[in-house]
Amino acid sequence: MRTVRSAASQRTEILGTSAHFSKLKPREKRAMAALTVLREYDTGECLFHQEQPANGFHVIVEGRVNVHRVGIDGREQVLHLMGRGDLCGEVPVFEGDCYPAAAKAVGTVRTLYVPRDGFLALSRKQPEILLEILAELSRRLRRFVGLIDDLSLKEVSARLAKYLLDLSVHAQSGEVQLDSTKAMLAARLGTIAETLSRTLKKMQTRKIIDVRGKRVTILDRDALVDLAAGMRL
Amino acid sequence: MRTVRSAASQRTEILGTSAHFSKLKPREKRAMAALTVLREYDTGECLFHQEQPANGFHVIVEGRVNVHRVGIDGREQVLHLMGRGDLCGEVPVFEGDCYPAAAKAVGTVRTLYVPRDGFLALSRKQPEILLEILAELSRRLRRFVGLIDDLSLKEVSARLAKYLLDLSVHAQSGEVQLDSTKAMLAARLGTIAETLSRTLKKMQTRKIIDVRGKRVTILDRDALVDLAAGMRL
DNA sequence: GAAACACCTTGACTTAGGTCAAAGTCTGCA
DNA sequence: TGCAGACTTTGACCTAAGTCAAGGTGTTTC
Repeated sequence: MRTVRSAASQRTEILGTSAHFSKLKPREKRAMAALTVLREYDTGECLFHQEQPANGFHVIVEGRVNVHRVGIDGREQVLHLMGRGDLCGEVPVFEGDCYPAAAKAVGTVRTLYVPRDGFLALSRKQPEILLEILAELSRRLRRFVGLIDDLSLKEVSARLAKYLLDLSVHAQSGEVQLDSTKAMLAARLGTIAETLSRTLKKMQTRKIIDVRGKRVTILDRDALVDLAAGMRL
Repeated sequence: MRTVRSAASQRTEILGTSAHFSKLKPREKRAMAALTVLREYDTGECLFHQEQPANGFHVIVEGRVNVHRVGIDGREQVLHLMGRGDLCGEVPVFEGDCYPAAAKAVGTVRTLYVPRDGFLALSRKQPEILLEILAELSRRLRRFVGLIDDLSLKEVSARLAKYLLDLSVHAQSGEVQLDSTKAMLAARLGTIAETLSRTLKKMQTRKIIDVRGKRVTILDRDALVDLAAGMRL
């Protein structure tokens, strides 16, 4: 981790690009930016470890961050893959003192680090920030609920189908681009690379999708919908 | 569901018993209580269904509430088992419009129902409430992270061991009382009654615990710790 | 006290998906 | 251009845990 020297005005501008803080009044935005430090992390470097004591949180400026849990056997469960503008590690600001999960840089990552105490003081004057963060945590709870019922109630093929359908909403054509390595996607779906590989293969054999490296073409959307709804592959 | 006629003063008093609202000043507590309605639900009755539009949330006054997701095959994953003073269904107050999960009464349940709009208006004048709720949502995120890594990274015996150890922290003796039916505990651990039954049996055979109905005596705490840490049963 | 019910256990069977090991395939860098 | 290293695929194998079906236990009710 490197601390990057930066002008307060630059940090204010960066804050404005985050969905959560762009609504702040210019004055408050400057006040908050004054608290922050610009940091840089190399690929694979940890922003924080799970159970590590925390003094603040990150706003991601650039690059992607893999937030995950590591099990006893070393396997990883990806919880989020976060990008520019996202908040990261804000849970211990409000409750407990440690990060519940670990976060590592995927590629070079720059963040604004926001120290807890300054932030809490500011937020009391500006409750709108709190509503904003409540919305973000609520969204995250919703996502976790989805992940929990996927993991406990569905098979890998259903999770993968759902994932592909989600991706294809953004890409309007039937062609989607996987945004991480397959091993990482597997960890996100709560499985391992081998199983993911076999599942993709099976879907390809059934002419549901076509896989070319990270490019996946959806050939039979209805079949994917059925799979996501629990039909057996 | 029945709406129970109640005096505003009674509702104010009830609010005071919730960990989250007891810190409100008397004036605010009264203002908030004025918004609420006292409701009553019978055993098994739903407070709300998953994906149902929401206009407010509940503060549990009496009885227990099972918050869960239902999978396609009808299997349930319990997310929380909530009791007196807990908040329930507050996510859609801040984000989205629907409840992410379903909630049903275990036994007769009474709640104070708090309508969203009134609550949001009040909270703007009283940001401390928001910090309180942020803490609660953070706690819940933490719990979910735990559940997610249990489900994705651990086997049933590890989850059960961890659960028993958690329970035994409160009960200082080595004897713990299961607080729900075994089927429900199974759903909480992300499994089914049969598997839970077999796992308990195996632990009993290995002289790790002794099971008498809902009474479980921990005979070998170290073995439980090992199991929770991933050792095979 | 016996019928009715809910809850729990057990057995036999099946299967999704994990492990291990080996062999491809890709990509960038010298 | 070709080697190194990181990804990915494939095969053989194994096991945790789910399904189905039956029977046991315990408790409330008349």
